[in-house]
Amino acid sequence: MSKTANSRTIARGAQTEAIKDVARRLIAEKSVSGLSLREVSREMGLVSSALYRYFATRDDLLTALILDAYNDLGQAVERADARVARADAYARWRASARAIRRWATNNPHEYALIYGTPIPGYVAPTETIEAAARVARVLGAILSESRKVEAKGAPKKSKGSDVGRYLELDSLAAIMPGVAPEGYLKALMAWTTIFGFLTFELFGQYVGSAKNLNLMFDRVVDELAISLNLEAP
Amino acid sequence: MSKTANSRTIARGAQTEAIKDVARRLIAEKSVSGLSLREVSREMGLVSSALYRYFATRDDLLTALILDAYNDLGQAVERADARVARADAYARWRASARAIRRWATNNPHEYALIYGTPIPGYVAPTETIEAAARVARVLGAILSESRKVEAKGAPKKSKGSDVGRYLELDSLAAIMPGVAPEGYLKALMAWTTIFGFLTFELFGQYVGSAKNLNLMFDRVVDELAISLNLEAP
DNA sequence: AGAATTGCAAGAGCACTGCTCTCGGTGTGC
DNA sequence: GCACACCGAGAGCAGTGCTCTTGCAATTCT
Repeated sequence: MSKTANSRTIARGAQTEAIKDVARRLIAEKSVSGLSLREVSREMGLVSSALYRYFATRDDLLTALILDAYNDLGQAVERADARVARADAYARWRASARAIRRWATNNPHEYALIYGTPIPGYVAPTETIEAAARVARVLGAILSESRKVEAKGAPKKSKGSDVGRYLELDSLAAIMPGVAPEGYLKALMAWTTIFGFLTFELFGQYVGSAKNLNLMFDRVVDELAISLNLEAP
Repeated sequence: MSKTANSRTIARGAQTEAIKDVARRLIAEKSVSGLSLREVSREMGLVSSALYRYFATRDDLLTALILDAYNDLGQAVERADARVARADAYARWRASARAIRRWATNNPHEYALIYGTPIPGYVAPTETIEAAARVARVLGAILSESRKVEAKGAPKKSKGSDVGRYLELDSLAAIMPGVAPEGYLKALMAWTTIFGFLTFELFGQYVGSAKNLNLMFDRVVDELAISLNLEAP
């Protein structure tokens, strides 16, 4: 078919990656709003119009960077989780949460790119929401494989849970299979708290109330672990 | 003194307000990054350079808008809290939380202005962190006036709490006097979860997992109330 | 192998931005 | 009444995203 690897298509791929690399560097140095196609082109010894051969618009370039950022974060969390004994749900949770924070503090501008204010006229293509789910999938797996153990507990006297009225049970069941729907809300809350923490930390809302964010984050992670019933084996 | 109200200074004040109003409208219609001084000036029948008599730079205008937004939100929450019986801590908490969300969903772009990605070279002047504390003060008061009731409970067997190592005890004590430092973390977590929720809602991170955010928010608020030990009188 | 097609970078140009500076007119305080 | 401070107009600078056309080089078809 057409997917032959002639020198032109590989050159194109390399050039595309080079553009993204330069853009990433500029974003890291300045910020996302300080990124300009002209500066990227200058940096590469190109004329600005040449970049449009690779990215039709500035937003397209940003979309590509967003996708990469999601995958980069997802991969970092996956690896952190993989380094811990599967059976130790608490250790996996803590390692994953710390990996998220480590990535965020090491790449604050890329974090802002994916979890900060959305780009004006930008609507996330389905690929990005797929990539965004990658880190959620790790956390979901931890819960799944933890909950199976105590699944034989009392079936809960629950006074008619109504989670189905406000949550997408199917999507959530796919991410954390085996977890009872009654647990979905706490899972989502924990997820929200982790990223809310990082957003507050990176965007400066904690100044004045916290002084050691490393320690505070660990304490938050522990509190969440308790509310999620995650304990060492 | 110099603060005489001659026609010029009042005209200046009015013009300043008019500029902010137009800017607010444009931000609401488009977004914060879509705000341009030239468009504001066009809208007002002025030449762009004239605006610089009132705001030395675009960021200065944004700072003024940020300040207004914080105060607007703070006032909305204060009023919501004031409408509920002081003794009913749970009702106060729920009313305040709902007021925050109502304001956020009604003014998404202004929410993004204060809780979204910070402006590039922007460092918040002390006035803004003062204004930012306004809503926190409401939540703190609710906790304070609730906790006093059960303060006579067992002094907690606490295995040497270390909150002082990572939290600014003095600032927090000023916001929620009477609350034991051991409760600070949960208070900060609840605050984080509320705004994390709104950030996720407004920035689109919940698409695919939630379908009724009104209901979900209320459930989250209830869960937080439990973790904060807030109960109806 | 030669011809046709396709991809690429260059350059000029458009409409826009934030911001600066200078220039007259006007209300203010002495 | 006068000097002063303020304000709006206008021109201009450097920068932006993006478009379009023009040659050149590499690939593909015949």
